[in-house]
Amino acid sequence: MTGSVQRRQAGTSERYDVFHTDCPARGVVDHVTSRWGIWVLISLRSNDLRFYELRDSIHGISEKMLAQTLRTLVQDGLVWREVEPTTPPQVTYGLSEFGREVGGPLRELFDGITRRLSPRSAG
Amino acid sequence: MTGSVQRRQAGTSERYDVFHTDCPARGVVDHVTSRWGIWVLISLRSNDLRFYELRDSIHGISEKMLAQTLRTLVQDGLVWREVEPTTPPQVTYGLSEFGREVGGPLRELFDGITRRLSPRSAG
DNA sequence: CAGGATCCTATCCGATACTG
DNA sequence: CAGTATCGGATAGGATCCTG
Repeated sequence: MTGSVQRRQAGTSERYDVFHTDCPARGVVDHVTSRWGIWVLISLRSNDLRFYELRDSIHGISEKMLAQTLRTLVQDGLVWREVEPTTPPQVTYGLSEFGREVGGPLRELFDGITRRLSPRSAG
Repeated sequence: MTGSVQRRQAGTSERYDVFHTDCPARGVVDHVTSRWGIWVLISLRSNDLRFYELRDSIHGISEKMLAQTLRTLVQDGLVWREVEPTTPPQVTYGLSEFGREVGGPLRELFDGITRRLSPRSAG
């Protein structure tokens, strides 16, 4: 978090990427690729969902982690949150444009891996 | 890891994705999106790299985590490993076709986030 | 150079209990 | 329904030392 030294020797042709070390994207990438973040984002790609729908959709997630993950993603501007002040309360989550932009690659990633792991069950 | 119950009620139109719960892709996705996995894969996209080059490229990674991450990615078939039996030994890593297939979305993901976080420094 | 083995700590995360 | 607060076990991961 503190090291800001980039090994960029101006003039030397950089043989490998150096820009992904302490750039601000690091934090967001960590959130997006967190244990549950990726599944939340993928789940919300199809349609907006309420809290319990997300919980049921993402098998194995605890309420705590879902809430925590959602909070982070909302803070990062990837997910919006809409509260309906009814009784009982009703909270819906959905992807912002940024979230949709990020969800695409995530989906590709997941599909690519799934396709590779079960090439026969493609039907 | 153990829960194999899918909430797939045949006949009910599934309102949200249910397939990403205990499918085999889960493990690989976890490895790919692990704290260091994503950076290893992105780094190797430009060119094959040796151990110490990867370590220098991915600022902040420890040798332990680099070795561990590489081992996992090799096991998953995303990265190949080539040992040159010289003195001192020389080990090179690179992306398999599967790795390249996965690295694309990862790169898009990273680029999208970077672009969004610094829209002015696009030049 | 490219790791393996060990130790130790920070954090992740699930379980539980409680709130509006 | 949609969370928050707290506790405690599991694990990720850094530091250090050692090897071929």
